[in-house]
This record gives sequence, structure tokens and C-alpha cells, in this order.
Amino acid sequence: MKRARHPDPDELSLIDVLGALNDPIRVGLVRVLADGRERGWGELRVPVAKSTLSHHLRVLRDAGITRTRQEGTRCFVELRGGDLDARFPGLLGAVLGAADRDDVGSHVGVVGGLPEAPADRKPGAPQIER
Amino acid sequence: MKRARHPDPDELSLIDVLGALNDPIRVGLVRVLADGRERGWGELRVPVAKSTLSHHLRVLRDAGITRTRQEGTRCFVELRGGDLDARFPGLLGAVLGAADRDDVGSHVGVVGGLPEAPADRKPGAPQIER
DNA sequence: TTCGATGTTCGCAAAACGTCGAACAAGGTA
DNA sequence: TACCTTGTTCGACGTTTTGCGAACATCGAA
Repeated sequence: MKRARHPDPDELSLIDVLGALNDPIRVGLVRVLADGRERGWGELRVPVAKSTLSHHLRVLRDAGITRTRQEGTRCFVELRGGDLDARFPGLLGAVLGAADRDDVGSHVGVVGGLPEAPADRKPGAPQIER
Repeated sequence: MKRARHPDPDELSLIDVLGALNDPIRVGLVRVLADGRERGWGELRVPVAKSTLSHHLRVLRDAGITRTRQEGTRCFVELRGGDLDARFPGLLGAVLGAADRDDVGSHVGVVGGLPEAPADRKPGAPQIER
């Protein structure tokens, strides 16, 4: 596995970002990562083949929406909420809010539902990061 | 010319909206319409064939981003900013702000630059085009 | 009624996209 | 060493999107 390329914050392109978000599965992934926590690849539950999931994660990474870290043979994904918000203020939050309203990508999840979430999260409250 | 279908405000789909905005020309059109003024079809200056422009305007209309009004043989386009903001608060504004930063769709304009803007524009100020 | 202007619709072609399974690469483990 | 696990890459397939020009429909004007 090669180490993937992550675009610099000032390199992010709006069209790339919107293009990456133009897919229910990818929006679902972003929603899962919206709490700011890093997630393991294998932890993600998406109803597609793993090659397809790999593709979607690559699109998100190439657009600068997520960051991928590698550890041994497995890797972890994280939302680049700060970078995104610095370059396109409010965009991610608006999309996450809209995705919540529209329930986009709800078939994407993680093992065990919302693990390690100590129940201090209101269901409807979009949370940009951290 | 048939009268086109406009989706109801509560019918708007986030994926459709993001899909419609995932194109520099369409983002440019939205930017032109962002001031809330209605524009004539023929007033729009876009570097594509008219059949292609018709297509882009249809995508925007079908997504619920614009409204098209017909008057005799010509028609007028308008941004559905209110409807959009009611359903997806902040989304349009964030995209417009990001588009400004990224200068997306700057090759889209209207006849006479920014018409009816009474010469209070400094020559060096960034001008969308034409 | 005939003509011109204005958009829309209809093929058509090229490119991009989402999806899959198979093959592969790399790190852990036995 | 051989083997297993974890993701990525590759090639293929069908669908969608973008773009064009030509043909069409409709309205207003001559």
C-alpha cells in the first residue's frame, strides 16, 4: 500500500469537494466521521464491495475531505474538518446539516452503531468536528 | 416549449442539489443569479452551445435551484434562494462564498458585465467577465 | 400567412462515474 | 518460511453526464 497523497489546505478545489460529496455513500461516510473521531477502515460498514469502498475513500481523500493514516497493515480515516472550514467556511457544516435533514447516506455506519459515544450526543445535532 | 416542472421546496434532495452544483458552468450561473435579480435567458453569456446552456439550466431547475418563468417566446431565470435556504440552511451561502474564493465559473456572465450597476465600480475590481 | 427570434428536444459521441471481482502488495503471525 | 489479514489497484461493464448540431415548437412581427 502506497502512502496516499493529501492535498494542501489551500489546494482544495470547490468543484472537487462538491464532486466528492455528490454521492450518498460518501456523504454517509462524512456523516460517520463528523464527530471528529478517527475511524478504522474495517470499522466502517458500507453496503458495497471493499474495492468500491476503497474507491470512495480515495475520492474523499483526493478532494481533501478526509485524511488517511496508516498503521501496519491497517489504516484509519479522519475528517479534515478544520482544513475544510478554513478554506470554505461553513460549507461542511451546511452539508452535514442538510444531510441530516435529508437522511442521506444513512446506510453507512460503523461497527456497533455509535461506539464509544457516551450518549451525550443529541440525535439531530450536526457536529462539525472535535 | 413546455412549461417546465419545478420541485416543491420540501421535495428538494441534497444529492440532486450537490449534483447540480458539481459543474463550473452551473456554479457560474448561480453566481450570476446570486444577487437575486431575475435574468433573461439571452442575457446570459456562457461559452457553450445554446443546447448545452439549455441543458444546464434544466439541471439547475430540476434540482430546485432556479425557477424559470416564461413570457411570450423568451424566458427568465431566477435563483430560488429562499426555498433553498429554508430546506438547507446556509448551504447556498456557503457554496457561493466558496465559489467566490475559488473563482469557480468566472467565465459565465451576463451581457454588459454587471448591468444596471451605475458605474460605481473601480476599473481594477474583479469583474466576472465580458 | 410567412418569417425571424427564442429556447427545447433529439440523436449522437466522448468522457466520467460507480460497481464488481480478481490480482496484487505489504505487514503480522505461525 | 509459509500463510493470513488488510487495503489498493486493475480491467471490465453499464450508466450517467457533458457537449454538439440539427430539427422542432412557439410566439411576435412584418
